Amino acid sequence: MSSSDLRKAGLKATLPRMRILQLLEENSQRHMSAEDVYRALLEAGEEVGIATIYRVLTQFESAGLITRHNFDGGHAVYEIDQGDHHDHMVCTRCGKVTEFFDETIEKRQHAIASQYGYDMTDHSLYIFGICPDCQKAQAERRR
Amino acid sequence: MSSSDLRKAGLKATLPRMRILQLLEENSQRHMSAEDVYRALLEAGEEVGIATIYRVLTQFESAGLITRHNFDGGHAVYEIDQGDHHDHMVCTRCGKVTEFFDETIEKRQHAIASQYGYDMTDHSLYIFGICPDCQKAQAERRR
DNA sequence: ATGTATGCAAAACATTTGCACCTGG
DNA sequence: CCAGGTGCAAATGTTTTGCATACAT
Repeated sequence: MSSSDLRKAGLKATLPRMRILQLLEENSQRHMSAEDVYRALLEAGEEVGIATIYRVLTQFESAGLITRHNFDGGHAVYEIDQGDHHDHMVCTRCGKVTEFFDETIEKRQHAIASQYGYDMTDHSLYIFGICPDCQKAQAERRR
Repeated sequence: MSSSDLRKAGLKATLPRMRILQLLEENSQRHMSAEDVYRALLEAGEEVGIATIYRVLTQFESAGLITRHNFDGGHAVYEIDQGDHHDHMVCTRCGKVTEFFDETIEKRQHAIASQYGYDMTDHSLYIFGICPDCQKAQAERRR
């Protein structure tokens, strides 16, 4: 149950917070912008202000419950943090996001940071490309 | 000379464009936001509108003359593309940017993309951390 | 000349903030 | 009850756009 997760993070278990956390947990899309969350809640008939969404998402991020990504400059997207670190591959056609993890890359990143004397706190790796589905669609259009 | 570079890219060699390109070529900082460019030109006594800066930077990016980065969500920064691909390490304290290149990581990225059937068009890797200088400063403050 | 580029100001977004009211513990 | 949370609307910061004027070729 999410209300205990919230209290564990030192946050009061309010209605908006529970709704937002629940949404991020259940959503199959997995990567949602503040606007996405807002619209999803509206459609579900929930009354939440957009300001609250931003505030809550920021708090969740600080609490380590979710992770923020800046795939493009336009807007941030958030995803539930389920303990497993992974990187992202983003389809530039349809926006689909695929997650992956590569031990070799992780190791090299740490090695490079320490080589330059950096105290590494975080890293982000995005591979941009065209996903198999969009390649197929493109091939058919060409026929 | 930059005017020929511009024409090669299919862009008229106008004064603002030459100034902006020159600035990006010469600037030691190497990673500038639109606002940075704007202020630098004002200080140099040049009359350029901020809208032109944005338009020109976007055109330069499309033309492949410069590369755009979204280190954080706030604002984009641009750097001259001198043919050598590299990734970035960003100090979260002072904002300093260190460039690096790692063959192993590059290879793994391609391997992963093709493993998932993606046609990779681009990728971005940022390592965030605290640079040696800021670590030192922090240690002194603690004394 | 003439199509393109620029400057200005207004618009468009994404996100943040001040403040009065409401709510969870 | 009361500290903290929320909603609203206004403010912010960045980037984009409409339009009349200026410029490169």
